[in-house]
Amino acid sequence: MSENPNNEISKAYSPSLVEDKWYEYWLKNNLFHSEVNNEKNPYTIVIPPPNVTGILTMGHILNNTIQDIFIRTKRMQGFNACWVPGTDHASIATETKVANYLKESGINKDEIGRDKFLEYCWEWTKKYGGIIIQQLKKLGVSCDWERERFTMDDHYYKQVLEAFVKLYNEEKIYRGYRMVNWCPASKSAISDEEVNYRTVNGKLWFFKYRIDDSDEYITVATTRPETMLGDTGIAVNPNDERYKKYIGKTVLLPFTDREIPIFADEYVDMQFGTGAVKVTPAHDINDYEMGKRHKLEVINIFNDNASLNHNVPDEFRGLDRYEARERIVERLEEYGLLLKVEDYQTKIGYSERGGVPIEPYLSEQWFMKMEELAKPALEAVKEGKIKFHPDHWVKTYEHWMGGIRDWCISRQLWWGHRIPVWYCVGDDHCNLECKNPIVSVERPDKCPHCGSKNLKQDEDVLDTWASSWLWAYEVFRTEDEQRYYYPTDTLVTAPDIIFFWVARMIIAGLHFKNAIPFKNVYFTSIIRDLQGRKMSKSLGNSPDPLDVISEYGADALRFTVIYLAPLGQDVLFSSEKCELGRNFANKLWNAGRFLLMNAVNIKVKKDLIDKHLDFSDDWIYSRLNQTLQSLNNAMESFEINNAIKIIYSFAWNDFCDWYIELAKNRLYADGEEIKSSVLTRALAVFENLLKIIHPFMPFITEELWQSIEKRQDGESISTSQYPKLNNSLINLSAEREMKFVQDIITAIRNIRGEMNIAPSKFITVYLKSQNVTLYQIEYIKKLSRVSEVIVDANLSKPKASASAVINNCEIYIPLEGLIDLEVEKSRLQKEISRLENSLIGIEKKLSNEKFILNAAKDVIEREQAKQLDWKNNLSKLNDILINLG
RNA sequence: GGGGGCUUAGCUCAGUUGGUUCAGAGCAUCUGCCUUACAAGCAGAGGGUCAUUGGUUCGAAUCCAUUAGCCCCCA
Repeated sequence: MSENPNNEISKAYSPSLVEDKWYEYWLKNNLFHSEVNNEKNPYTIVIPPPNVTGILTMGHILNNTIQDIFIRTKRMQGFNACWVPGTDHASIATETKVANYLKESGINKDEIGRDKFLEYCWEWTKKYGGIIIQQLKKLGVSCDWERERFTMDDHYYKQVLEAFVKLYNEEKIYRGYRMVNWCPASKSAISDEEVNYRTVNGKLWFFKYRIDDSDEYITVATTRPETMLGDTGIAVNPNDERYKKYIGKTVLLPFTDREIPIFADEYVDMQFGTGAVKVTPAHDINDYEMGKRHKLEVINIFNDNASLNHNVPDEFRGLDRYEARERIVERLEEYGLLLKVEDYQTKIGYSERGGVPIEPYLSEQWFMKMEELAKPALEAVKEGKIKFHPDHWVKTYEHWMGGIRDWCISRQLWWGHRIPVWYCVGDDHCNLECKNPIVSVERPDKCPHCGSKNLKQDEDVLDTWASSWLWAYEVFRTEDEQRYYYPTDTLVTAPDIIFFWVARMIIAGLHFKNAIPFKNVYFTSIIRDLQGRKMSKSLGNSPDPLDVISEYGADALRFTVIYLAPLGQDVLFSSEKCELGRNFANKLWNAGRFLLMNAVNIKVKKDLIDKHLDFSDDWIYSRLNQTLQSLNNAMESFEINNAIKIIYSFAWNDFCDWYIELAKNRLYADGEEIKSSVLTRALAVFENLLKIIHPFMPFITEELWQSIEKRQDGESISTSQYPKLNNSLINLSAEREMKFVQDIITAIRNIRGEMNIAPSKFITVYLKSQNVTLYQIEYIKKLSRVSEVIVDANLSKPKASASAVINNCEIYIPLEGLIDLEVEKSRLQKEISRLENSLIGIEKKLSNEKFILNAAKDVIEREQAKQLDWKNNLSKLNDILINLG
């Protein structure tokens, strides 16, 4: 235990002196490493891999603290606990960062080419990749660092490709020319899941086209005027009387020499705009479908960065889509074709990574057929083979799985798993079959059809999630390890990646390993700021966890986020809230300090641990075991927020406020043997307390545990045995007795407070009762600062005294000269009316025939006993009030 | 439009199957204390028609329905 220069234990806990020291100790002794051991049951967690170049956020803090709590608890309970850490390569995010960095140095990604660019990416990864791992260590997490994995490791990389090849051979993967979500910022396709829809205030533009061979116009409304350059039709509803006469006619599209048809399609909503819709098959999914139905021409007008391409007139070529919009509107106005502009709220899809509106874009991509794959994954959750906590996520999962669509897995990026497909670009000998892709993990020597060695690999890489979906088992590199550790036990993750990752891991696990990837999924809270906003870089509302750790300590931070994070609820966090955890750590520290300071003069003797017991000892044992019981229940049902509250209340209220205070009597007064016995026992309870806190607050508990007695080198609380519940120590009569003493003490303290009796003044107390024991009296004296307790069953009330009634025991405190009769009267009156109200309720209940008829017998008995009790107390209080004069 | 969640003390939230003083905790507030572990503490106190309305029941914060407000996901 850390000491100040005077060789005393410091009064306040300083985490900075303690945390790094013990983390090194744990690593040095390799306490978190796990090997296959068929004699022991494994308990396995794989970390949700953070982005390799990311930095630690509050979300990571919560998530990893929870995992650490589970893994440390199981480790202490004797499981072969294995927590595999690692990072993922974050294809788009990393590539963007590296490209931007190069750009600042004047280097263009496309000019240096793929190989050179990848070299930079690896350099970047090596430079920044360790940061988040080092930060996690500050949090105290007990990962098996020898098993640290990366999604671009050789083994892992190869397995990702193997999975692709297997699915291709099973015809679950195909290549197709489809409309995809295009991110113009990263110049890549993205999946449906990576598009976020936001409501934005936009405009609705109305403009008119002249119908050929007539002086009539048809007016269309659109939110995207710039796409008119790609229009190849105008659609109206077939039932729309306004437009029936125009169906089959054509209009001349302004700025072009294109004649486009007016046609009828059921899809058109007559209520929207004018009821006539411009149709851009290349740039809108619905238009695309209509275009197919009506065999419209498909004209792509965008480059990959959403600027206009060579398919538009010169004056618009090269303009960005939003510049083009302005220009088009201007020009239409010039021509007198713009009728009006209305404000209009619309939903626009934004690229999750690129942060810009996505563009529906036709391109050739790789897709995975999901419907068949999803079926067993849906069943596994429906049948409860995989449990979600909280379980209401099951519905969200079912909903998505039920309507699952094909997954666009190719990305026009370089950093990632390059698609293992080769194309023959052969020579004169090529035949038709050479057009088929050659799918193979290794580069083929030659084209199997024509024998050409001129092969070209697909340029694209796989979606990052199409690599991390194997994470639950490919982090284990041998069959033996996979057999032992897989399925893993618990996955802890944020709910916002339930589709991206959780669902896909379940699919992959069932498809490739024929077994679920994990038995339980714990969905964490989302950490928000005090205004309830999500923490984000742009808002700058996220505290740096490392700053919080250096200010309050990792234990305090861990404690606080868990204390604030009930299952399924968001957490409103600010770093000042860590005072909660810091105060608790300090409380624990001082409890230890008290015991250890006494251990200087009092011998700790284990053979005396169960000697000289009184009811307070029975009580604390009982409370400890009650605590273990509810703690175990809470942990088994994944209610860790509840768990920490159970521990907190036992530590602070039972152990510190009462047990230690009571123990002082015997520690300061009685003989050597009793002192030894009491201190030994208190330390033993304290050690149990440290152990149950340890998964939540690993550092301070290690520090204190190491101070209680000399441990062997390499020994650690983190590998000590978790306290076992002993039901036989749950002792209700000791708890009743303790409650009685506590109530009397509280009543006396209350009187002292209300009557303004100085704490320094010792008083005399009379108890009218026949069964108050000597032990009880001593404790009452000590904790309510009473010099003398007089117990007499036939006591008559002393003059001018304040009083209370606890469980039929009348308490009198003579206050000659001190008592303010009015204060005392109102005190009594308040208590009397409280009791009267309670009695009215209970009497109403008990006089109700139907209650007697319907309620359970034990309920009725309880109510009757209560009634009797309260009646007795009430009548005594009334007597006292009358006698007060 | 579909699904999910939330509404309890000034604030943030517990409250497991309806029935123990069930109306709670932490923070904040008020009062008194440097009581030889802890002022990051101790002791005491005040504070709520459990969002609305209705229903089920002997009995509802708890179950059902309704209304209002807030949040999230999906289309």
